[in-house]
Amino acid sequence: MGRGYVLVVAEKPKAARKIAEALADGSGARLCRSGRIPFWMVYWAGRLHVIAPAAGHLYGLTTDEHGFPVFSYYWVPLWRIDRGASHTRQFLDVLGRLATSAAIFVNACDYDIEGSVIGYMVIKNVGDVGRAYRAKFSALTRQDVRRAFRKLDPLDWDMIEAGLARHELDWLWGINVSRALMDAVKLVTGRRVVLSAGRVQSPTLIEAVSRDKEIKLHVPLPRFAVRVTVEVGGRSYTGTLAAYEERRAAEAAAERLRRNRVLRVEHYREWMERLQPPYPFNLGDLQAEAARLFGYSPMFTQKIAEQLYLEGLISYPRTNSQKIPPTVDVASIARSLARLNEYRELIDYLLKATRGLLRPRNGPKDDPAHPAIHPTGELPRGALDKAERRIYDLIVRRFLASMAPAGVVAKASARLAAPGIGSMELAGLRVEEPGWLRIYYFAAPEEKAIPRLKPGGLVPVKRVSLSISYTSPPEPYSKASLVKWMERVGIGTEATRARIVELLFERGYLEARGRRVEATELGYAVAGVLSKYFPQLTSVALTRHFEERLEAIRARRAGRREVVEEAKAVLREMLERFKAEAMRDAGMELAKALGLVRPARRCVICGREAVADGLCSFHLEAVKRLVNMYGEWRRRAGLGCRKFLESIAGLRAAGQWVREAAEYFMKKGACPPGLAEYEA
DNA sequence: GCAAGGTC
Repeated sequence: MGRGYVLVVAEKPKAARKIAEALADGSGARLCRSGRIPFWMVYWAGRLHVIAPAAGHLYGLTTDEHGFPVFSYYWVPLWRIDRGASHTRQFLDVLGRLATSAAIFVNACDYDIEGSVIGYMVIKNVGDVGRAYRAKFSALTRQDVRRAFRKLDPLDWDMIEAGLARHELDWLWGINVSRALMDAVKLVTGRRVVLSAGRVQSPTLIEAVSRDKEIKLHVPLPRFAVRVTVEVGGRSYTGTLAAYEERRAAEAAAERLRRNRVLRVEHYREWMERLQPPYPFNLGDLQAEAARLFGYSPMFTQKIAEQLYLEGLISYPRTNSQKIPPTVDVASIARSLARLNEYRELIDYLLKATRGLLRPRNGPKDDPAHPAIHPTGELPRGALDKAERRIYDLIVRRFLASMAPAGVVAKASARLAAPGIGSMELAGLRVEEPGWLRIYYFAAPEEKAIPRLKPGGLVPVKRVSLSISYTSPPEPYSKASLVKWMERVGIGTEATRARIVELLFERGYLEARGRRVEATELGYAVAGVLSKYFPQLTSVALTRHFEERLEAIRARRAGRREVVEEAKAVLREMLERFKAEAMRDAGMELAKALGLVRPARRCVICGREAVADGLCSFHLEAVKRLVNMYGEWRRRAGLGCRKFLESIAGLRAAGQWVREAAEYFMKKGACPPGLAEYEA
């Protein structure tokens, strides 16, 4: 090794500090500052190490070319091309100055594909990859970091190549298809409109659009339930005894029941059940829980969690892990939190109930770089605002609850039957021993008492009634459940999912009605154009393909150039064809949705462009579904066409377009073509 | 101006 110090590149300031502390021995690490950027000096193995942070990616891809297809791009400092990344300039400046006197470079960024790229780009541009090493640690603990530095590895070229390929592939697909959409609109209208598409945002848009469509086109089917009220021990209980597709069958059953007004106790059981404590939070679980309890959007929750992290109150929040490893000193965190009044009693309880043996209940999900979200034990210095307080409290309680004893609930269930008709269950629940629920009360189950019954006994029926229920449309997405969907299918990352959902709103593809996510005209149009001309972007299959190819690069079964050239070939073919044959059609579709082009004929119901029979494609589809479902409705409810339309028009469960279509025909006093006579 | 990814 030559003269000069070792420059250690960390992914972020927090990580740089932890690495410095881990390497420091006796004398400790010296904190220095250049402007607002901290770095550390420490002697390790008798040699000066300077540990300086990046701030995530400091370089990004750009191009000088306009239009599409565009296949030439190059790396530049991020601050030059991204207004939101102006802070990265100072980080890069400091690394650049420190690099001039360094003899050796170590990439000590997170040990994942992006961390490999972050450190590599810095060393390549301001240092020297010929004098560079990789430190590989799976957690930022003293033990792991020191082990990594005792035996540094050569630069991890396979990871770097895979990471660079990820950037290039996303850039090629995203920039080209986005430009194709925008240029199509420009061609037809002469207007510049910002549109976008990408490997993650587009499948998410398609999912939201198809859910919206299923809801708006839902034709509910009726079911007829026999409801009974029984009286036991002076209290009444009501339940559904049987449900029938046809009204006549339900009426007959109700009639029989009215004649023989008893139910027989078929079964009665009481038992205890353990409620296992929850796992500590990963970001997705935190976002879902904050949405459920406080109505917060995932982006908002993430922003608050990031603030708490920067204030040192919680661990790194952008994690997928539901595990707290043994290296986290949970006992001293708990002791420290006990200094806060609101947690003192709970922690006393926790220590007593576990005899001081604190072990979190870890979940299955993992993260290569970070543990589950947990409080650090540092206490808030000033007052937290309301949202910070709520999120902090949620995280603290979840963390403590994950180490608490299981809860115990007493359950009871009874089955009451009318022979030949059906049976109904009564379910009771009582919290016997709250356990972790004392701490994480947000999950407390609803208590319900039922009478103790003797099997074989008879229970008098007080009341019999017929109720109609209807099949429901699928649940609408909320921002939080859309983020959960992305997590489930494995697209985006902890850091980007909420942001990408917000982006779809910014683009005007989605809109919110309360918590409900709906697709806009533009969202439908973009989804339609992508499905037709760039079908790869409509499903998560592209991500799966990327993963396969990147894995091949890592395993040296393929090279980056080869993989990127494959993608370019596919894109070139598609983009050239789009340009030659489809620009005008696609541009018209988008322009109409944007309201930039007036449709030739308008839908008599909604004013959108009519495609046939004076109806737009949505209402045309709605009419088709009404016609298809009418036969089944008549069989079940015995209604004529007019009553059928009236029922549909008045049902909340019916989709908006279906209701509008039904109303339209009612006003017209006619049935949709293909249906029976209106008066039938 | 456009992606997805990192982080202040």
